[in-house]
Amino acid sequence: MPKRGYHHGNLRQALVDAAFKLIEQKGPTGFTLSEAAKQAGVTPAAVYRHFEGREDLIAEAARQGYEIFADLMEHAYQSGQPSALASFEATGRAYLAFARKYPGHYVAMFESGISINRTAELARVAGRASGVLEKAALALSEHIPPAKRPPAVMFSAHIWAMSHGVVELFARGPAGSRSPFTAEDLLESGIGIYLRGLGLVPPDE
Amino acid sequence: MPKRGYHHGNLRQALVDAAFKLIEQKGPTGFTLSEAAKQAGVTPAAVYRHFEGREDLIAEAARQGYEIFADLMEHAYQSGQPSALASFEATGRAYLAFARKYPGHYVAMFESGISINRTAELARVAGRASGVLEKAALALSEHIPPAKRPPAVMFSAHIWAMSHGVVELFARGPAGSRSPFTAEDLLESGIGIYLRGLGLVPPDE
DNA sequence: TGTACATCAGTGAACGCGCGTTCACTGATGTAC
DNA sequence: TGTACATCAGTGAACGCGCGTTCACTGATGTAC
Repeated sequence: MPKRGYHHGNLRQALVDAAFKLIEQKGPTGFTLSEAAKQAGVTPAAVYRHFEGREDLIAEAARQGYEIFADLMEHAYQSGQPSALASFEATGRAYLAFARKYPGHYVAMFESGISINRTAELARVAGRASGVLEKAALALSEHIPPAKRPPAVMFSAHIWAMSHGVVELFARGPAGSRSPFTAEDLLESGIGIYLRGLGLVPPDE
Repeated sequence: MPKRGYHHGNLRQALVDAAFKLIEQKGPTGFTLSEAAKQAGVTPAAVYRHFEGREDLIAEAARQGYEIFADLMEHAYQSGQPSALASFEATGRAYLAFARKYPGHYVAMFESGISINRTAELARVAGRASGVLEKAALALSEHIPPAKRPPAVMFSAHIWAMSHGVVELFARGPAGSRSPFTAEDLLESGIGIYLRGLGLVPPDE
């Protein structure tokens, strides 16, 4: 169903969608411009009406990924309000949920090798995403006495790292292939222990 | 300096070394059989005297990586003995140190897309590496009352995930590009907070 | 409403390239006598 | 020590392939009158 006339109707987005599918199936290596064009039912040359080239297409895919990612994180944050703790935990869960639901987007963002600083727009939207996590961390850190309060940026980085590590190591391939726990359980328990270490959760429960 | 006669002397290893260098410089995507052969001063066809093909060469690179990795982790573990805590922390640091010192090996192991189960030998040596971390986690967990003791495999997975995440997100590119902290500081502090959450480190210090 | 024209998304052929892989070969090295 | 032979690591030419990219083009769509 072409939204608007011309020949294809919405080729630009069709190409980005094909890229997501290909990247998901074959990894960033497996993605080719020609194959994406073929999946969109179009000649490879047609791609150049909408993108400067292969890299540019991947960058747009990553940009769209960060946009959705930031929205999801923001929504998760809001869902936990007004509890700073609930908001923080929800953003952690949202990270993994995003990686599960949009694997092609995730890979385009984090494994395709394109730089966050490729364009100003890409840097902006990537910053928006990490900004949500930092906001959640900052709100949470206010429950720690200022004297012994670690920088919020630091522990948002910790949570980001653990989330990313769980995705990369345990959320791929057949369930249980690398660990007897699901990625969700691992992340949930990991964050729980970490927050207890920060003194933000009672030591016993 | 060819070790032993024939034509090249030690082409097999020279090819693996070229692979490490190329993978480090250009990522797993950038690695090509032809380029590796060229760097070793040899025709692409010569590669087939030593490997079944491109994949086989990468698998051997990953295998050597896991071997060194396991040795390093084991050594770190021993260096912390007889303190279970010191051993555990040392293995965490060794993880990051390995990623820093052998970036080509690291990428071949974790980002080249080759499966750990490609050969029995590869699975064995990869298992040896994660075994060290699990051993360290198990020893440490014995300081927790059995009733509230989480499975050692679980928190070795947590530490592995955080280490891997820190490497992928913060140990690459120019220092400070994604965070004001060094990867080392982030990992050290992250593990510290996590261990406090487990009750293995005093809450104040 | 109908006609003439402008726009421009997509075509199709062509390019040069480096890839992984194969094959019959060659010639240096190691070995038997 | 010298000669004949076997081994086999590396050669060089060739292959078919799909890649990203370019270019002059075409023909459907939108617009002006």
